[in-house]
Amino acid sequence: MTGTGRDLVQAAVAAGLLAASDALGWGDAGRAVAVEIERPADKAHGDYAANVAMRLARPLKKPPLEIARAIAERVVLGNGIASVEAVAPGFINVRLEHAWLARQVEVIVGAGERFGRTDTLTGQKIQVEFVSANPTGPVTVANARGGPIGDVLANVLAFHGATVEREYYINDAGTQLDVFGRSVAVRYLELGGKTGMTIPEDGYPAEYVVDLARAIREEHGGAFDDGAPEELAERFARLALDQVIEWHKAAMRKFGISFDAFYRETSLLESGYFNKTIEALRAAGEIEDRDGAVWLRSDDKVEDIESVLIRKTGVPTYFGVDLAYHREALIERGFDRKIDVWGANTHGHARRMTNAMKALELEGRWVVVLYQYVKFLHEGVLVNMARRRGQFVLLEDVIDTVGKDVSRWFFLMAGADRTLDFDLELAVQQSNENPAYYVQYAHARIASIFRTAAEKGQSSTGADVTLLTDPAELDLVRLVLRFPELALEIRDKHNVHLLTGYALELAGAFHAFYKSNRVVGEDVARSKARLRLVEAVGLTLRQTLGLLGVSAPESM
RNA sequence: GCCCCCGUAGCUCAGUGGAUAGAGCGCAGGCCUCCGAAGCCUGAAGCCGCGGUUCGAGUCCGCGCGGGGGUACCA
Repeated sequence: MTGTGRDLVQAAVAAGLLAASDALGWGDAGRAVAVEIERPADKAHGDYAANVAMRLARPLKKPPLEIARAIAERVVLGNGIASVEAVAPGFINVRLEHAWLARQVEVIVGAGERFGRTDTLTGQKIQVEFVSANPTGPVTVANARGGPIGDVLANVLAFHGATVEREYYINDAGTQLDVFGRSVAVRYLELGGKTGMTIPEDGYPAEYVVDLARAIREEHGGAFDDGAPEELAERFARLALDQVIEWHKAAMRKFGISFDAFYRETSLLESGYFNKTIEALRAAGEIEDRDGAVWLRSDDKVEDIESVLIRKTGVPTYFGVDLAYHREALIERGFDRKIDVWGANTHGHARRMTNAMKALELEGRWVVVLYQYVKFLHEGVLVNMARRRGQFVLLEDVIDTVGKDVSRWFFLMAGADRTLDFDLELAVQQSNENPAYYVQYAHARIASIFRTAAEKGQSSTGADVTLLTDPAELDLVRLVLRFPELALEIRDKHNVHLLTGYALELAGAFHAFYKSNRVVGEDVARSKARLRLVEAVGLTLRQTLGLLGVSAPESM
């Protein structure tokens, strides 16, 4: 496992700091400060920069530049480090050796599909729960955003060695489902010729409910024609639900997402695990009985918010069951961590869950990624999604229109905590100008270069990468080397959208390089070296697109 | 009222407390006898406002203004 350039610089500067601290008697201050290494925005400031000197200025009561100089002159050069300089106001700028950079090209290509991977999460079993749309209707673009986010996050965690399970939680209990079942029953009876039926208040008048009813009629005929909607509700909810789950699976498949498990809320009630969880909480003194209901106490918690676990009717709340679900995953099912990808409308739920996790002493093993809503624009007009009334845009329709790759890309190009505008016409009309195609084109172009090379009898075999000395070549290497650092950041911060930005940057850098630097040319030695470099770029694009779940075509 | 998220270029979005804020689309102009023009190059254009913390603020804090989402013994 080779370290990143950042690791190299971090170690070198940290050693320099230690040496300076010992020599000049800085004492604890010199040891307490963290050595942060960043990539300067301006190339003139080197490959990496450290700001420790400025952070030490106050405790040491010395000018930051003086401190920077004391550290910089004690950093050992060589072994990848070309130069270290202290500059105003107190930055320590570090440059990497060109030869070291060039050599990384061999290291990267040698690593192949292992490039950027680490084993830092090896042995960890992590569940990523996402989408989990209510099974009362098809997947729309409004509830689709969690799909790519969760899927890519799962990819990244697996990239670092974790055993990841993608889970889809099915809310197959509760009053929503009852209303849904009654709506289906009404449609079923209508199809049987019964008149004067009405869809219940807060029910589901949408057209797809008729489709569900028709499917039930096709399978069971008029077997239920004598029932009243209230009597049929539960049975019809089950029958319709199975169909809806299939819709969801199909939509996700189209989206390039496959779940390892579909977990039903009702299984927690049937297994008795919900009751066991309540008992455990009660034993821990976290339960309060009030007004005939069972509450989770909120004192000593992270958030000042109370929650009902069991209604006074004796029926568990969604939250109560969800709590049991989380406990089971972390305690019984052997997951070291559980990550939930939820829509912004669940933030109240998330706050309650934070309390619950604390009560169960599971905090730290659970984290939620909240994503804001998608505003969907159709012909420039905002489409309000109201699924139960039949007013929505199907995820599948969008995928059919713009393709899986573009759809995923669009959902992944903005940070999760930001509302996202999805303009369908824009995505369709500009499909050739689309950023996803821009990146894929770079990959196809690289494949094409190798085809051309092969026709001319050239290859990268036996390349001497030390010939890579041009600034343009080395800049490309620097950018490629950022990939492992990015993969680590996403592992920790779950900001998966950075991958699209990085892919664009790398593709853009490659396109520019390609324009002004001939890869396959007369100078065979140089061609070999550049082919090797281009190989590394192609590999990195493939790794990035792979994590994004976007295809990397050989031609297009 | 209270809680959460967001206000960055005409539009859609990046931007780990750092040193001259980026990209795509759109707009104005240029580039194919040469590895793919789904490309490249040049240009115009931007941090909602006021305070504060900091050596340093688009980034952190407070207040305001604007947009979105919550605030059920719904899911």
